[in-house]
Amino acid sequence: MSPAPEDATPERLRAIPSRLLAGAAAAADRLVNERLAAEGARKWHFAVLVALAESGPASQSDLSRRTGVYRSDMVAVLNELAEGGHLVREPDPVDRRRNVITLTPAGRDRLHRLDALVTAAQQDLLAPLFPAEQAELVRLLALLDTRHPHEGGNA
Amino acid sequence: MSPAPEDATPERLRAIPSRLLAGAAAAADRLVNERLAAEGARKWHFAVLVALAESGPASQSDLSRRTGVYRSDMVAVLNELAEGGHLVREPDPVDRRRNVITLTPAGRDRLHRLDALVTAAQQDLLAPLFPAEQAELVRLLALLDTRHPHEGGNA
DNA sequence: CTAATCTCAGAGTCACTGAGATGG
DNA sequence: CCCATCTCAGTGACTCTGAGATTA
Repeated sequence: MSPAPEDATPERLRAIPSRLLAGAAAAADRLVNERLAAEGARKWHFAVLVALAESGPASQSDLSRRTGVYRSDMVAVLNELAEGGHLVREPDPVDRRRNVITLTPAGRDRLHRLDALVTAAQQDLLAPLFPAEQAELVRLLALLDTRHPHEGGNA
Repeated sequence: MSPAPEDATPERLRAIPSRLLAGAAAAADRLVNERLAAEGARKWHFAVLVALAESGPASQSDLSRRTGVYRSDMVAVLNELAEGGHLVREPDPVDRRRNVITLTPAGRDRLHRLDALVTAAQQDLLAPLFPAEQAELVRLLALLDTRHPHEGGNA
């Protein structure tokens, strides 16, 4: 039985791009977070690990800019990763305001595991689309992200 | 000057669909909320007004299902709209557990104004894309939203 | 007695602000 | 003195849980 008319989202709402985006983004976020939770991780952990692996040791504000994690919130993320032995936080000898964040071997291992989870989540997310459609969606989203200001981060 | 390497988001992060979605959705949300704030409204106000205009008077849980606004949060949204005289909330004579929510003429006026703001925001949001690309993006997002469970609402 | 509706109170996440302390 | 960095405390929006009261 199809949903009763009282349950149907109005046409005018279903056609609104910002609503469609919000819905898809929420579904994507749920998927990614569920998978990462299996390893006790969150998307920020993954983002920080990727940034460290790709560009090497960095200060916390560098990491903040690279990942989109807000400077204030980076503290807690790094605390958790440091507790797990996935990275090391030491004062920068050349500028003692800074901390130098360095990936440990354990962190690199963890990144590999999380990467597999995140990649699988992306595939499941886009599974309803044909490969060509998936690529087109990514291309269009990248265009929007490029042309619209912003800052704040995500996964 | 292009951003120093410390500021660049890693390739591996920029290519992740769920991150692109989250970024685009955040930009869209910001746009819509900014525009609606000019009229002292939020996206939920708009969604409720649309649902009432399109499908007629409804109970609060009907509205919740139609708009995606959570049942618990619907209360506050309706309070605000009722205070502004945009709708009327009265007990349903045939089932006194329910309230019947009815759009007022003032509410219809407000809907027209908010609709103009929301429509303009969508156009600005999608302006970086060609019309054919805009349509394709909407189509792909609708596919994702259809095939992925969920519930929670947006604008 | 069970179930639905409305309401309120609160948890948890997220993006962000503001301020203090240390240091360049 | 001004500015950057790290840290912490706190705000506001949003999603969602849970429970109480009313009524079917």
